[in-house]
Amino acid sequence: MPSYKDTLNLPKTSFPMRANLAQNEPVSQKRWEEGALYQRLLEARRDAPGFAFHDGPPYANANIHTGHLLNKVLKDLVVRTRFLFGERCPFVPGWDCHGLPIEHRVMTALVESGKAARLAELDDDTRRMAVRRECAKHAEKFVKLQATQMKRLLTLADYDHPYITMDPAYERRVLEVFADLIDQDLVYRDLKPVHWSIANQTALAEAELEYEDREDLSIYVDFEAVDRSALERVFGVELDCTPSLMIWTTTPWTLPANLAIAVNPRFRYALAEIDGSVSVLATELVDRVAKVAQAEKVAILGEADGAALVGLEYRHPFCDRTGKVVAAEYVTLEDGTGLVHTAPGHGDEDYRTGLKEGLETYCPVRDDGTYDDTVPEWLRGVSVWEANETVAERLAESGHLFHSHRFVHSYPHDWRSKTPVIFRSTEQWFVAVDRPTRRDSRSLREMGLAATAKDVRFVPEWGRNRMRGMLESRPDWCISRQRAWGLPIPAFTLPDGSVFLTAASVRAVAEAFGERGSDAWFLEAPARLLASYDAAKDPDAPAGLDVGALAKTYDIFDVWFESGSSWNAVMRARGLGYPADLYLEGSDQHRGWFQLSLLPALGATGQAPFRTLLTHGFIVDKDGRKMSKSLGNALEVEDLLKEFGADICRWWTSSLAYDNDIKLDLEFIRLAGESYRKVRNTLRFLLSNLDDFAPSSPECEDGMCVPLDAIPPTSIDGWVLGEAAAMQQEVLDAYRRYEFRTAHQLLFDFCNDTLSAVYCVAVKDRLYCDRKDAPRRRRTQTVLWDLVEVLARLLAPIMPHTADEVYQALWRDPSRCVHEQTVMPLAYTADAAWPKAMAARDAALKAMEQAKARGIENPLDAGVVLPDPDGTLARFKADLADLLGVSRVELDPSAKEPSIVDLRNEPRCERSWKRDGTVKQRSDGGLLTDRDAEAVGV
RNA sequence: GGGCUAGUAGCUCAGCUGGCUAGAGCGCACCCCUGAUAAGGGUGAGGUCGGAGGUUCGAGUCCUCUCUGGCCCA
Repeated sequence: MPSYKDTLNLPKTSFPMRANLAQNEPVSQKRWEEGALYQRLLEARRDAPGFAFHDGPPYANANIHTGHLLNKVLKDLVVRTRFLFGERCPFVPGWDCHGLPIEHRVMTALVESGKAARLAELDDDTRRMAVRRECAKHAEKFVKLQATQMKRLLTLADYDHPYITMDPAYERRVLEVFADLIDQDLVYRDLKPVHWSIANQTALAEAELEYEDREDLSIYVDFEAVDRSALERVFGVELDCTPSLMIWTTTPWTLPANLAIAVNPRFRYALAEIDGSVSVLATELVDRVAKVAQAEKVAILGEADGAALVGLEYRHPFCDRTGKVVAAEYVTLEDGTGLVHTAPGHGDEDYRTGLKEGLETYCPVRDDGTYDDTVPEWLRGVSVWEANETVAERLAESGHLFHSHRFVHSYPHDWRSKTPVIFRSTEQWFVAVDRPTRRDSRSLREMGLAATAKDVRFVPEWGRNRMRGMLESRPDWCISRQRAWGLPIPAFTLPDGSVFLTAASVRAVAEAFGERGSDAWFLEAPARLLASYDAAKDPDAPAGLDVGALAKTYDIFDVWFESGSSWNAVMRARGLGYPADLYLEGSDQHRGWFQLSLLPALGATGQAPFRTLLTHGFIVDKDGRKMSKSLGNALEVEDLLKEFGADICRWWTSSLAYDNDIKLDLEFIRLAGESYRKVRNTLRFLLSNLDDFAPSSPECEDGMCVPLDAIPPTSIDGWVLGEAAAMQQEVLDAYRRYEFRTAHQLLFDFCNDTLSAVYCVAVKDRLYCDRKDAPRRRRTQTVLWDLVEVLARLLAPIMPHTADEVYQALWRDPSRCVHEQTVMPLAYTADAAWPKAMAARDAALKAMEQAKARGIENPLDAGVVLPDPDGTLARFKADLADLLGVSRVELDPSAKEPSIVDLRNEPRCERSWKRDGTVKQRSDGGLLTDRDAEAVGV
């Protein structure tokens, strides 16, 4: 029996089944970098419509984690889809370099190596510069590291010219924004409590605190009410003495700064007689307080709501003033008396209450932890630690101390000196949220709420509500920090101690920083920093200003002010478009970068810096718990890349409903890998049947393509073209709406279902068995070619390496690059009755399954009779057998159900294995169908 | 404690303004192919839609409460 295998056109391709991504992706990466792909794409689109997409800067102090992977890949999907559309989408990656986390790490290293002690002996400028140099080195190292890691994710961006917040050019632009805000009258200076280290005479951030046990004095103090009759009214009783309001505190030293007493308006309060003294305290706490003080006799004289107490006046026990009762929701019944001693200069909540109630932020404690001269004489110059005892004694003597005892609690300590810290008010810089701007009298809050109401588009839409809620309630923005690693707030002091800072002086320093970097602040004298400043031209300059007599101050900007100015320092400075079309970050940035970019931009330009805000959720583990190193459920990006490669990680990313939390587990990436392989193998099948095919093109005139209008709409080729055209349109629409998941689904379904399960199976016979140059085979090959062209381009944004690998294999030309292509034009409409034909196919397959019971297990052993009552299916007759995978198909207008014909007794073609009714012995002795006989020429 | 957000088959997700026996893919089971072969094809089994109440002729879809997560605040 002759073997016909060698006469078949079996698939052949250089495109391997196994991707080997970990090894091959870096090769692609290198090829693109060496070919300056990013620059070439921009160049090719020089006159194309632009898309202004702005990168939010990650913090440069660690390896990238899976959150970065998600964020950067999503951004890259945006960039690459815009390029696919033919648009110009420059993308400048950025890094946030200043700030406490880096400084803290550097300081820790300096302390551990013993260098910190030596630094302490240097003068301020020199010491700060030494720290800054270390910090800069640290930041630089991680910028480089992260850039390498991000490139490995196959992201396309201007990595040769990133933006770095510590660059002089960047710093200059931040100061310009600051000057613009000053112009709008939005910047002011005021007191605000901060954690203060007495030992080091410096402000500390939360991260610099260590909590340790400490013994303190807990005291219950009676504040005498001013107006007895007012209390009588509130409690509905008559009294023969003036009662007190009882507060509790563990920091007696803050009592000199007491300006109010806070109550919770929702609680019940009692007028209680405890061992003879009459005081107000929360009803629920009367017994507990009495017990603590070991009181013997307790009687409730009356009760009232907290709300009724608001406004009552009391006399300070040792300062010559009165205070009022105010309402505060944060007052709890956890401990104390339900009446909270409030000193706006010495606590964060107290401070907020003070702002709300219009109280002074009064802080009588100096840098060194001693009282100033505004307190009673017996406390002046006394240290606060000593004052704890002194105050308690004094209160006892005057009869205001209800009870006191020593106790141990967890208390914040300075991480370096290990000494306890205090809360103390210092002068800070603020951006006002409610002050009218000079431009049009609208405040930042008003402008922000207006902009987020309709100008800005939110993806997902609920981000709007979330961000507006935050805008409604946010306090003024404290932009100053007392650290070394940052952009200095360029304020000076005059000889009389007053502060000098005007829009013009800031612009002058901006110029200096732009030239010499912000290190200049620590290296140069005020006169040099202000070299380009002309007081005569500055309407805000103080009279008789002597630049030579100025002294520098040493606050730096909150890092959010720097990253929040990137719309100016990057988008405007580089002419990339303002406002940006899109900002894309995690949903935590509604309060972070989004909001803190919005406020300065509104202040400086009157306009929101973005048109669309897209947010994604956070990566959690497979059980929905947050990922953290301490929980041990975090996955390393490096490991994922090594095991699966970037394209599979990107394929996974594109499959996500990124609105909310994203569950990540090795298993999920593995699953994504399996569907990736499905897509890959489908493409491989297409490619492997194009080995003998040359497309028609301007360069290749003897190409083998069949014109699209020569492809019958009722043919299987026509069907798949129609499906491909529709799929492409839907994918592009999804890309445009940032619905990558939908695109992923469409692409997968097309490869898996339309191609792999239906089309590829159906056209196998003709591809393998038709004569090589048979018109029908060339027609199908034409379609295969177009399918690869369409798919490679649509997949390119998601799997840049694989798509390019496909493209090179298609053209057999390593200089071809799919990323330089734009959307493949494809318009084709298949016959409208195709759904009917496909329904007939489904019914036939089910019938085939049942026929297995009769022993007809191989579809080629079967023929099918399909019901065709209205003659619709007759149009598709030519391809029906291939479509069902059977040897032949008959149509019967009177049939109701498809029926299976057993052909096992008919001769089987030795070449195509079909039993189509034309099989007979040929001149070479073989059993062949007419088609196969023609193909082998016998 | 507050604001926003999610909880649908083992897994990832669709289910628009409430309306036929709740869908898809993966995975799984069984079968076919051995000329896409560490591939390919077919058929099928899986869900009290987090829980409890309620509105309605009718609720996964609306309301209330509740549980479990996530982000941001306090």
